[in-house]
Amino acid sequence: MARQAAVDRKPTQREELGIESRRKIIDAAGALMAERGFGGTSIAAVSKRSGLPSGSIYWHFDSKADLLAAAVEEGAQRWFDSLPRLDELPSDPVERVERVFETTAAALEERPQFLRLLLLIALERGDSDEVAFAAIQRVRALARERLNDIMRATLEPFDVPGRDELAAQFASLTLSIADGAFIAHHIEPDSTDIRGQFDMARRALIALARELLAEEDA
Amino acid sequence: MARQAAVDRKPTQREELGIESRRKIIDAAGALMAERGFGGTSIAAVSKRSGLPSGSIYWHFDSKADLLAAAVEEGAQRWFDSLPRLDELPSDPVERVERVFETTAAALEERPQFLRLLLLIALERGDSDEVAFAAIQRVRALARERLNDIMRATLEPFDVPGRDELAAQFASLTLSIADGAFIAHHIEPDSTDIRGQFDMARRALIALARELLAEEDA
Amino acid sequence: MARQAAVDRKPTQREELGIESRRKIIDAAGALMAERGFGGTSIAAVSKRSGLPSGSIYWHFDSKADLLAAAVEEGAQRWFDSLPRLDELPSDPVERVERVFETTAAALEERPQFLRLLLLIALERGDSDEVAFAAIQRVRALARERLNDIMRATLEPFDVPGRDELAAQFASLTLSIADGAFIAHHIEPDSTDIRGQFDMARRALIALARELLAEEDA
Amino acid sequence: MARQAAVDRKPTQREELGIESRRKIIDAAGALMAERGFGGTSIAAVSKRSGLPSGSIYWHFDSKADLLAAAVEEGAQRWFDSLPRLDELPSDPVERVERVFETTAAALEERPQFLRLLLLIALERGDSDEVAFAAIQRVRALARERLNDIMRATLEPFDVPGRDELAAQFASLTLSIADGAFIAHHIEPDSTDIRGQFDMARRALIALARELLAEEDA
DNA sequence: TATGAATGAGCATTCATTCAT
DNA sequence: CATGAATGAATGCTCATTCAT
Repeated sequence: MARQAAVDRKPTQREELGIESRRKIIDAAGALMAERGFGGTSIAAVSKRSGLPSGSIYWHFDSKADLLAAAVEEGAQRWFDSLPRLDELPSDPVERVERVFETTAAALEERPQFLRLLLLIALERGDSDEVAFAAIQRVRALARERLNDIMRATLEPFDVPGRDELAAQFASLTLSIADGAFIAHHIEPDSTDIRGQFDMARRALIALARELLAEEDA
Repeated sequence: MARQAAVDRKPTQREELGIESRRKIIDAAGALMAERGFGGTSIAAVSKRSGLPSGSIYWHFDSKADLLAAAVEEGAQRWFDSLPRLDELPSDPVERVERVFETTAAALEERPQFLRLLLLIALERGDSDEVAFAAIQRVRALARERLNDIMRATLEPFDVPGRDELAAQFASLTLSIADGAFIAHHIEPDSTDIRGQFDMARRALIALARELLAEEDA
Repeated sequence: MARQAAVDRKPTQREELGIESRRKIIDAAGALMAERGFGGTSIAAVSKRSGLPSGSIYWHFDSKADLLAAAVEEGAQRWFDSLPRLDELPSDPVERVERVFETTAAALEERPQFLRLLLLIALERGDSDEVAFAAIQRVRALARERLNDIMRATLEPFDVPGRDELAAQFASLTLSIADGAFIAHHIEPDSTDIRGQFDMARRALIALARELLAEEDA
Repeated sequence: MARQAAVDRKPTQREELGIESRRKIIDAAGALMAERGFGGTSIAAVSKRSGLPSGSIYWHFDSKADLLAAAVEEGAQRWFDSLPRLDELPSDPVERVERVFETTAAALEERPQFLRLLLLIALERGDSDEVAFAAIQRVRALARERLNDIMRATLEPFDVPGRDELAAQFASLTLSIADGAFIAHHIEPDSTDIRGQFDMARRALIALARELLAEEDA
């Protein structure tokens, strides 16, 4: 078993090699599982793709499920790192929403692998992937929180009743649209316009907010 | 070879027994593949769940992929049969939309198995499931067409420019929301309100349509 | 899994082939495990020795431990069948003891495989062989019972106190000598005289019985 | 290569650490092999039990078989050290036999591990354990010799013909009873009385000696 | 139609062993 | 001396598939 030292010392040359191997394995596993699912991905395939013998995979990870969990976690980290941080966003609420939708759609289009892995594992529901499923829930909770913040900021100028609740609903709906659009893109790649769907959703939600505000005024 | 074309004569007792076996196998396979994916479902498991020996499975189907395709097709048939036919829908456009959203959400909640199978297979993209993937595309094309009709009917009173195009976009978005809400329900069953999301989407889209109409008038 | 039909019908030609395969596998496994122990015997080795592919082994048996249990049970059956039945023994007690010692020693010398398997498994004490261990205990209980009967019959003419208790102790000791002599024969085959040990044990026990009787008389 | 010959100088701190590691490894290996046999004991298990990485095991020993041999040899040494030396035994022959039986039975009961290892390896007869088997034969030869001495001393007062030959047979039988009783204790721990068996064997042998003497007199 | 049996490739995992540091 | 990492063969077992009856 690969005991990762919690100690703070420089890794030896050998240990660095180990870290590199670990990375190669995770990358290969993540890619393959995103393509074929957990059950459809064999350790032999990961070994082939990563270039390391299967024995080495089991030196770094205790089991196939463990490897899946690591791949999900690692992917989540990279995904979050690729999103703009809140303080990098424009302060104007409308611009802010636009920027978030824009960057999220871009991330979906450019690095679809991780999202596919997420959805696949979430739907597969085998027996041995509880750790991975927990990681998925964590990822989504984080994403939802971020969307929530943005929606709240956006609805600020609209003085509608139950504004925070409304923001949460907007966030949930947006998350669903992201997942749905991604899947549509997968099944009908030619006729699916991810950005178009996001755009329309944004316009519709704002229209709804305006309408609610007008009702309130009346 | 299995399935001989459905000749038009009464099936003998023997043949009826065969039909029953076929049904049992498809049911078992559909349920298992929806749980564990194609790769994660073994013929042995289907044999156990259906109660028929694996040899019998190979009498009815040429291969595992063939069985998957049949399960998808069969599920699609049942799914469509469970939806209300167009002529059963109310003629008032608003009521009609409401009814469609209502019945679709109900179908998602009550018989989630088939949709899970659909999404799972669509995301898995192995090598051997082209037939199944084609079936999935057919199913979605039909669903989209139906949604299209409804959206067109709904937008009829709104005399916005590019109305048909708009209806198509509304249909696509709704399909995405259906998929996305279903997935959300899978990952966070407790905090996901499928009907709530549908409801909000409906209201937002109508608000958008109204706004577009108002812009036009101005 | 090989469902053995409890039904009383003639086995088909195919089923007979299956029974033959099962026998081949058990024979190979019994021989190998007696040579190398349970842990040291691989399914691949059993496959090679039996001439059947490993998949077939798992059609007939659920696991390696299951196979071991079957081999022990089968060996026990054959072993017992090879021993003379009580009613075949001479009625004269001394002759009877002699005959039993004689036939048991002969069985040990001629078919040592099963006893080796028994002792090996008994000493190995892994985790997965509870069924086999239970079988071993059953075998020994039977053997002890048989020896007990004989010892009781033998001590009948000696009117010593606690005769039955004494017979049981004689039986236990004889069982131990059988095991011990067998092991000695294994480690030092050239200098070990199994029959000689049995002979001496018999004489010593009879001498002891006589002495006890004499003490009683005094 | 490992073990350099024990040069006569104080071991450095480093070397002492090495000796300690060696001891830990041997202890772990001995215990595990006594439980699961040679084939059933993995280097990984020895590593875990001893707390030293598998690489270190291979620094101290050339191979797994080498480690087994060392464990057997080491166990034999300790076993012999635990037995009373001849000059510590009482001079009265009867007392002497009693003491020997007593101490041997005690050793069997208190430190059964080594004997189990011995018997297990003796029965297993793999390919790679010739060194260990030779060690076992040496151990038994020593044990037999010791028993021989004692039996000869014990039979001294009995002036029977072929006394030395008889002593050797008594020794062999006693050894067998030791092994057999130990095994019985293993299989039926609750109903086996090791000391009782030894006691009865002792009485029976003495009775036989007396009888032979009486015959001679007659 | 149905099924018991077989088959060999493939599965996840562990093995004994090596080696650079 | 010690150890983290690697390696590829072997492990027990399951797989999709075939086939005689």
